Amino acid sequence: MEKPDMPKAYEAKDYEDAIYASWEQSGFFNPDTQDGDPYVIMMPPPNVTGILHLGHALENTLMDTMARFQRLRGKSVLLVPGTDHAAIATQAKVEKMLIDEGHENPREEFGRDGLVEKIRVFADESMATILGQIRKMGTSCDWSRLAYTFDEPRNKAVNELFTRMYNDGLIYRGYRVVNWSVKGQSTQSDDEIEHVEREAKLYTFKYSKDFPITIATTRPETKLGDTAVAVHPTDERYKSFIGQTFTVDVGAKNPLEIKIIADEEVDPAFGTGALGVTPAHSQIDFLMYEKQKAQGNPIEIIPVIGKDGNMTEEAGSYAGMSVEDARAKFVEWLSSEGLLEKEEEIMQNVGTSDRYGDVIEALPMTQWWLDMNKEIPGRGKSLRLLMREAVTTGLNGDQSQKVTITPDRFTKLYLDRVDSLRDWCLSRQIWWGHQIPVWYKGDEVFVGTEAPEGDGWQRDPDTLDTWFSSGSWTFSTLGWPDKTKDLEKFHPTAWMQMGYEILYLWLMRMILMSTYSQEEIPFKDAYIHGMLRDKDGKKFSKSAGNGIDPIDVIQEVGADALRISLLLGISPGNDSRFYPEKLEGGRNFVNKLWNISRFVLGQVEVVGHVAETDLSPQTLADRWILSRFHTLQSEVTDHLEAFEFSQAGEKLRNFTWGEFADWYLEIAKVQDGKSTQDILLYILERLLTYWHPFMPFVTEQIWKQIDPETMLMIHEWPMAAQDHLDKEAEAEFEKTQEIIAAIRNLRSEYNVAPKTLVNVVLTGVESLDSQRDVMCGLGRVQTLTFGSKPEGEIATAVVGVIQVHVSLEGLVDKKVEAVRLTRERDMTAAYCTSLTEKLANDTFTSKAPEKIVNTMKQNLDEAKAKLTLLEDQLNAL
RNA sequence: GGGCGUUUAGCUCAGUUGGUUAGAGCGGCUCGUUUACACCGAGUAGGUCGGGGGUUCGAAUCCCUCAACGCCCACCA
Repeated sequence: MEKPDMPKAYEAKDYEDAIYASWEQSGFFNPDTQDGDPYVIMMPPPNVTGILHLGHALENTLMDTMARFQRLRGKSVLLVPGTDHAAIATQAKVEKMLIDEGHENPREEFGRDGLVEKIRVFADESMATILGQIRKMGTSCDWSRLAYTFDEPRNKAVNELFTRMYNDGLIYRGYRVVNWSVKGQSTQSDDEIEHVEREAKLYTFKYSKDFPITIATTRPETKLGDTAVAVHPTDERYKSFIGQTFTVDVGAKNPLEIKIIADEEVDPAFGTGALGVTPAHSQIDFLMYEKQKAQGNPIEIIPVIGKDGNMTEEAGSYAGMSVEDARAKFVEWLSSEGLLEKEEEIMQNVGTSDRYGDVIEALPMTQWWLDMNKEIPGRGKSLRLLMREAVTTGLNGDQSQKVTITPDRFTKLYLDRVDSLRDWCLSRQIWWGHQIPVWYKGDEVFVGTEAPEGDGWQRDPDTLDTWFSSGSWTFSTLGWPDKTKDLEKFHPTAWMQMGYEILYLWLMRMILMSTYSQEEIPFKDAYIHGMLRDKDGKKFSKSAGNGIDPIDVIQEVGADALRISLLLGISPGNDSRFYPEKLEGGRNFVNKLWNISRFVLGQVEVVGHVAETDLSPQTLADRWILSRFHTLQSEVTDHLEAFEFSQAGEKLRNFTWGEFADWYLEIAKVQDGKSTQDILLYILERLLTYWHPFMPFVTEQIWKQIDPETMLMIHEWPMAAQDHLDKEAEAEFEKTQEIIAAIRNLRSEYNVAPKTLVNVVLTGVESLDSQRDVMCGLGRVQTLTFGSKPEGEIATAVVGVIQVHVSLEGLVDKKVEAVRLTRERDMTAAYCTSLTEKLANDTFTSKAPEKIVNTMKQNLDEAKAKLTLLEDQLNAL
C-alpha cells in the first residue's frame, strides 16, 4: 500500500500556524475576492481588559463555523474582527492595578493625559494579545477591516451619532438623581448596577416628638435631606395631614420643612404606611418631587451626600462625616431623644457598581440623557417604538427588516425590557472613552466635534457610556457616517451571536442605534448562546482559580479539538459545562478523521475529484453507505442553516466514525475494485468539506493530499442529489448487521477476534457456495491473512464457525422474523383492545363527533385484519 | 414581588412540529494488538424521561399542579 505523506498521529501544533498564514495570504478572508451574495458577521468586540477566555473561544468557534459554512456555500463572507475599549471596565482595571502597585490615587497622581496614556498602553498590549488569540482559534476574519471602538473612524461615528440625536432633540441635559459610584467617581447606567442582597437595619422613628407620623428607613442619614412624607391618598390614618407642613430640627444645616403629600405609589400596608421623602437621594422620591412640581406643589430638594460619599454642608452638624458615621450618630441622637421606635434586621437588595464594586449612591446631578419616548422628528416614532418594531412586525411593518432571535424565548425578555427602559444616562466622569462632543461658554451650549468660532469655549470633560460606541458597531465598522460601498453592500448584517448576559446591554443598543441612524435593523438573525461553566457548574473566573487559557489548550491539543469540544453537546441559550474529558474526545476525533484519511489515501490513487456521476455502486455495502451519506448531507446542511451546530456536528461524527470508519472502511478491506475506491474518495472529499467549518485546520491539511492546488476553505459545499436515497439498501444492510452481530456472539467459543471471525465466516460462506444474499451484500470475499494466529487454531475456528453458521443459516432469519412478528402482533392486539373498549364506552361514543367514531371503527377493522394476517404469518414460521 | 430556564443512563447532555424498541459522548464491565487509528476495535450492562393529574388510539414531547435547583428583573421605604 502506498503511504500518503501523513504521520500516524495528527500533531496539530505542527500545522496550524502555517495553515492560518496560508489562508491569510490567499486573500480569501476578504469578501472582495469572492463574487457571491454577501454574508456578514460582525465579531462582538472583546474588551481590551485582558486576554480571551473560553467564552470567547466559544464565540469565535460559533462565528467562524457559520462564516466558513457560508463561504463554502458560495457567499461573499465578511467577518469583521475588532476589539472594544470598554471604557469604564478598562479604566477600573488599570486603576486597580496602579493602586495595587502603590499609587494611592492614580487620577490625582497622573492627571487626565497621564492616566489615559497608561490605560492606552495597557489596552494596546491587551489588544495585541487578543488579536493573536483570534488567529490561533482559526477565525476567518477580514483583517484588512480590523476595527476598534476607540479608533478614529469609530470616534467619527460616535460624534456624528451624538450630534444627530442632539439635533433631533433625543439627547438632552437633565438634572436628576443618578447612580453614583463613589469609588469610580462616575455615574453608571441602570444596566451597570448589580443588585446584591445584604442584611440591613430598618429603623422606625419620628422626626420630632410632635410630628404626627412615624416613618421607617434603612438609610437614616439621608433623612437629613427629607422634605416630605408621602402617604396613600385614601389612608384614613393620615388623610387629615395631607397638605400640611411641619418644621423639624434634626441637626441639618437648616430646620427641615416636611410637607405631607399624597401618592398612589405608597403601600399603606407596608411598615407604617408612610414614606419619608428624600428627593435628592432616591430615584423614587425624586419622581415624587417631579410629580409635585408638575402639579404646582413643589417640595424642596436638599442633597446631603456629596460625590465623595461624605455628608455635605447641608447636613449641618454632620457635614464632612462618612455616611456610616453619620448614620450611627443620627441613630444615637434619635435614640437619646426617644424618637426611635423600632430597630429590626431585614434583608435588603442594594445596587453596587459592576466595575468598582462599591455601593451605589443616589445623587442628584446634571447629566446627558437619551430620551426613549420622544418622537423622532420626521419618523413619528420614539426610539422605544423602533426597538419594539425591529423584533415584532419589522421596521415599518417590513418583515425583511425584522430581527429574529434564537432561541425565541429571548424575544419576550427583550420586549419586556424595552417596555420598562428608562432614559439612558450617557455621560461618565471617567477619562477612558469618547469625550462628549459638547462645548460650553457661560450658558451657551454647542454640540459638535470641533469647538465653534470664538474664544472661551470649554469642552465637556465627560466621556460616553461604552455601549454608545459598541451600539453602533454593525455600521461604524463599515465606515458610517461616510457613504461607503461597504455600508451599502453589507448592512444590515446577516447574523450575530452573543451571550444572553449582554442581551440587554448590547443587542438592545445595537438595534436602537441602527434603527435610528440607518433606518435598518443591525442584523437579521441573533443567536444567543449560554455560558460556559466548569465541571461543577461554576462560572469560569480568574478569582475562582478555574480559568482556562484557550491558548494553552490549543498548544496541547490544537484549535480543532478545542472547537469541537466547545460546540458539540450544546444547545442555544443554555449553559454548558466544559471539562478535560470533552477535550480529549475532541482530540481523539480529530485524530480519527486524520487516520480515516490516511487509510483512504493509502488505498486510493488520487487522480482527480470523484463526481457523483462517476459512482457505480456494486455491492449492498456500496449502496448502503451512499444512501446513508446522502441522508447525512441534507441533514447537516439543514441543521447548520437552522443554527443547530451541535446537532450537525453530532450527526457528522456519528456517520464519520460509526458508519464510514467502523463499517465501510472495514468492508473496503475485503472488497477492492474501482467502485469501492471511488466511493471512498467521494465520501472522504465531501466529509472534509462538511467538517471544515468545525475543524478548519485538520481538514485543510488533509486536503493538501487530495488537491494541493486548491484550498478547501473555498471549495464548494456539496449537495446531494435527492434521488440517491436507497432505503431498501439501508434496511437490508441493517439486517446484515444484525446477523453479523449474532454470529459475533459466538466468538468467545472460538477465541477469535470478532472482525477475524466475520472475515472467516465470509470466507466460509463463499467456499460453501452459499447464495445467502445477506453475506454477499458484504462484497466479494478475498483471501485473508490472519496475522500471527497459529494455523491450527484458525482452522478450528473456521470450521466451527462455518458449522454454526450453516446450521444457523435458516434459523437466524426465522428467529429475527419471529421476534419482529410477535412484537407487531402484540402491539396490534393491544391497539385492537383499546379501540374496542373505547367504542364500547357509551359516554365516549355519545360525546365524540361521529366522524371520529367512524374513523376509529374503520381503524379497528383494519387492525383486526392485520392481526389475523400476522397470526397466520407467525404460525407459518 | 414578577419573569425565565433546568430536571432524561453513574457523569455531561441531545431529543426539530406528539408516532415503532428514548439516543450520544465520557465512565463501568468483558474481550481483542488485526498493516488507518490503542488518541484503536468488538461486545455488554445501565433509564418508572423530577412527582402527581389530565388531553390523545398513542406523551420525554401538549395542558394543569407540586417540588428541587439555577438565572434575570424589581430601590416595599
